[in-house]
Amino acid sequence: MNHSKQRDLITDYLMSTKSHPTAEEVYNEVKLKEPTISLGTVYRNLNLLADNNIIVRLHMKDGIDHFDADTSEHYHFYCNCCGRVYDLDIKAPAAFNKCIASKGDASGHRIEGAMVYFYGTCKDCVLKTD
Amino acid sequence: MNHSKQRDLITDYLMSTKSHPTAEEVYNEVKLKEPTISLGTVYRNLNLLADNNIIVRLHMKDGIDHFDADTSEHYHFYCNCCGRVYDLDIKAPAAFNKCIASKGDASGHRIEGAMVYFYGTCKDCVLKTD
DNA sequence: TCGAAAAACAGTAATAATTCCTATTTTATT
DNA sequence: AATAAAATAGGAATTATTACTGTTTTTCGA
Repeated sequence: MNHSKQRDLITDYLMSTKSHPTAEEVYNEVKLKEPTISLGTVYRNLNLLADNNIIVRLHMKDGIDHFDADTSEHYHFYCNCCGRVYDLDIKAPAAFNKCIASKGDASGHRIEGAMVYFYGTCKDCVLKTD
Repeated sequence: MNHSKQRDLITDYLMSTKSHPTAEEVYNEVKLKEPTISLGTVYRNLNLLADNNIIVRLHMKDGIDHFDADTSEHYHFYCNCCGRVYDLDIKAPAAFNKCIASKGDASGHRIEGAMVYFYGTCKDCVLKTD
């Protein structure tokens, strides 16, 4: 993987935010500093970074990919109302981690991991609707 | 919600299978019995049934919606290799259920539920690649 | 430092899942 | 049977993402 200004800008932006942006949002933000960057470049780099475990790709229920440069293990919360993604401080219950770690059950499939996220109405949207 | 032949066929097919089909797969299957059915009708009905909790919509990592007429609580397994979705017999650890049930943490968001699924390589694909 | 090969780029076209639209048909109701 | 509401078929439109192409950058050894 060669060095590139565009990839650096994308990585820098992702490291600077906790908003779990989509490709489109990354594109709009990075375009402020590098106006000629193309959306294709953003997608290619997000895929490259995710494939190399430098960033994490999140698949929430809106079907749009969100990205997170924080690769430490933590859970996410998806707001059904505004579509924003938040970090959660919920500690993974030991029993659940153990279950995933065992990586197997009677089904015969090779279980390699688990996807977990929470959903509901975020703090801001709760205030708006009440 | 009025009665309709097309919706019955869709529901019947979903109840008859454990394959967690996509809209396209439902369309292809139902078309055998009702050749004039349109893909739009399949999508509209799947959305209607899911909104009324008659079926469940699954969002796995392929980004394509899968549907399941089994609304009892159970976990799913997604095969990274072939994209098929399977039921799992893993029992939800009590601690994890409790965590979800508490529906809240210090974040201030209103947590309404959690999405959990497992992924890896399915029985069939493990055999193929070994 | 120069030059070739590999990698990355911008810009655009193509893909694919899903939704939207419209005129017609079906269903439920009085 | 008449009518209003719901549903349909078929196709157009939308949208996130990927693929393609010719050009520019980066790397790295001579």
